[in-house]
Amino acid sequence: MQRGSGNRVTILDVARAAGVSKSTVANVFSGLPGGVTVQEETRRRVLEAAQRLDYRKNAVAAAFSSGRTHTIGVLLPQHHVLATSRVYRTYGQDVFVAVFDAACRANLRVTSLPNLDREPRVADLTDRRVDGLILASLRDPDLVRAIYATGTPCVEIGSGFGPHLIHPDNEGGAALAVAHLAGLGHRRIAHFRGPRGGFYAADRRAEGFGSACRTHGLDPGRCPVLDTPGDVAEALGLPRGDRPTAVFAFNDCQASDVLDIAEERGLRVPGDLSVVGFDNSVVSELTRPRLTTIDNALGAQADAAIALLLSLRDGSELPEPPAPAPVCVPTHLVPRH
Amino acid sequence: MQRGSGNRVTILDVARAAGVSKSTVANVFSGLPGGVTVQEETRRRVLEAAQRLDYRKNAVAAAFSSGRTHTIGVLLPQHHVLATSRVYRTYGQDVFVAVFDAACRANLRVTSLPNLDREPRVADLTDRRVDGLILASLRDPDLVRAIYATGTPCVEIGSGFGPHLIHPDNEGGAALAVAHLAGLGHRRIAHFRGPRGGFYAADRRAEGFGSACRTHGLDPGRCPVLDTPGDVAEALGLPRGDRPTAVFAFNDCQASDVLDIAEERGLRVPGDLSVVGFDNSVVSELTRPRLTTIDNALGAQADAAIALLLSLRDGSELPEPPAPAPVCVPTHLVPRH
DNA sequence: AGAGACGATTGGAACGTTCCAATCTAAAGA
DNA sequence: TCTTTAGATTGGAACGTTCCAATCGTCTCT
Repeated sequence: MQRGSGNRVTILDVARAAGVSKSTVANVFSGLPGGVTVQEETRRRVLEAAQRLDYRKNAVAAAFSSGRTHTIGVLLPQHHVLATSRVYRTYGQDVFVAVFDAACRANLRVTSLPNLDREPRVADLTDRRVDGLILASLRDPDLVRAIYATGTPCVEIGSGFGPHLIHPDNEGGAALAVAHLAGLGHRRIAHFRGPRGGFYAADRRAEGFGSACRTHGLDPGRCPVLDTPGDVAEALGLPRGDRPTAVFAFNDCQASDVLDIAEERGLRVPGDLSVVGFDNSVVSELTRPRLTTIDNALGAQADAAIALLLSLRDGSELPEPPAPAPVCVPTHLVPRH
Repeated sequence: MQRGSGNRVTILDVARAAGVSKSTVANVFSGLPGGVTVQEETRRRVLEAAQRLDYRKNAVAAAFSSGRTHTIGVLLPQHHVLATSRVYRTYGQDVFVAVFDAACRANLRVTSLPNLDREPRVADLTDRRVDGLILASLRDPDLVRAIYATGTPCVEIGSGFGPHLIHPDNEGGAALAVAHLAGLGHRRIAHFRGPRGGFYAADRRAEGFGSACRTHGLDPGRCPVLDTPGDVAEALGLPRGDRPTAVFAFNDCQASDVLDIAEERGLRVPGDLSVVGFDNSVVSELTRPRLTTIDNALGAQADAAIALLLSLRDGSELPEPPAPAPVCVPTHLVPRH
């Protein structure tokens, strides 16, 4: 009884059984580097022997030797993982699921990394020798810079600060929302914007909101941008004539908050107030009434992120630097506008 | 320019810099197997050199050599990952998050595994040489048996078929729900049960429901067990006198379905109908009205699962065979019963 | 002072791949 | 027939740890 791996079948056992060298077996099982080929007959013999012995490649040994783990790390920000409200966690979970799916399709594993509750953990990321990192809307620019500095390929998804950012078409989505609401006849549309302080997605959506209002000839004075739930409560408390009749929220969670506030104020949705969210998250399927929302094409974002990551890993940085956004798909849900 | 890992600082570089052998450095950085100790002065020198050179242990190499990856795999069942309704996915995500947190606390990494859409993938699990597996409510007994057969330590969480199962106190939870409803004066309580076919949690909760009804002296004929949404719709369509006035659902998702059906039937909740869910998932926080639900203590389950897994890995199977359940915490949410 | 014990340190052999350079074979061209 | 060439196969050196057995001091006890 020896070391960790138990007494498993190795490449050498297969080689002996098939009457070839271990290198040949390796050639059969690994993607043939360069122009190396294996004769059909030999390959068959090796495969047969491997099957008979129930050989399974030791992925850890392979990773050690090649330096490729075929594993990527996903880093969710504190405020998504540990948000006081579990509702706010859903975005992080959606990102994780989307990345997970995309990674599976690209034949990669995903490993979760320790929550970055303290600085020194940054180094832990690279210890695992992952092939790359996906950062989901981290908010701390210094942290992001530190991670880029480790040299591990990394891609930000949603929002970010570095050169490799995948994001949905925020302006376009905001424009769709405004167009939808304007199409319903609304002239007083408020935007409950996301956090300030250089938060990419929040800024882009607010920008998109502003220019869409202009496009639709709405009076800017009647289309306020609201920063906090308090602002929203105040706006919805105004007399009928001054009150916004529609709110475009930064995301579905904030939209859900708007619904709560509307309920408190005795406003009926969609009767007295229309609400549009962003993300098309599970939250939008659970609120009553269900939310009209802008799909953030998270699946497409994840695919793009994985593709970019792989190209970074393989040294062939994609031509397009801050890869442009996947399209933004509008969805129409239950509210009977 | 050589192989994968780039030209990083190794244990050998540190040894040279500190003027000791690599074994000493290894002793400093690895948990000192057996009684091996390192002198304080030597340790200091090594640590200092490591810091100066910015040495980081290569986790892959360590895993390769020791056979310990310090990583566990989490396997979510198809029906949770790919459920048509995203609402039904939330349970799987909650399990994942809970396990993730528990693993972090135990200083373990979590890796996601390929979805088991086809049989051969079972072998993939062991290729990664994970220290153990956590299976979340898999439904296919043959699959579970096959996984146990690989020899990799594994623990089922929620529901399962094998010897290592962590589960909430299903009977107790059902009893709490019935007690709560009976306490509100309900005499006709229906149970919208989970899937049949040996599904552990569903059977236990239905059992607990039955015996709790008996305990509270309820007429079994008036406390039907409903299998499908169709059954629920039918029961809620009965005339006032025959209709159940309360439903205890298998989980929050099914409870949410009950809310939908009640709305269709024009029943007001909680006015005409009381609904209690199970899990205390995010779903129960998003429905209107918010759901009274039974907390499944997922965090405690995950902790127990990790603990059991580690003890299995280290060969010291816990005394208690099918580890008993963590307590079941009832929560009272928004509906104003 | 010598024996024994024990703690600290060390060298070297694993671990199972990947990757490279070298060799071997057979077919094609002269 | 003798080269040349390209493809197929091979041996061996990495990769950076862990783990074990052996060695080296130092201290204690007789």
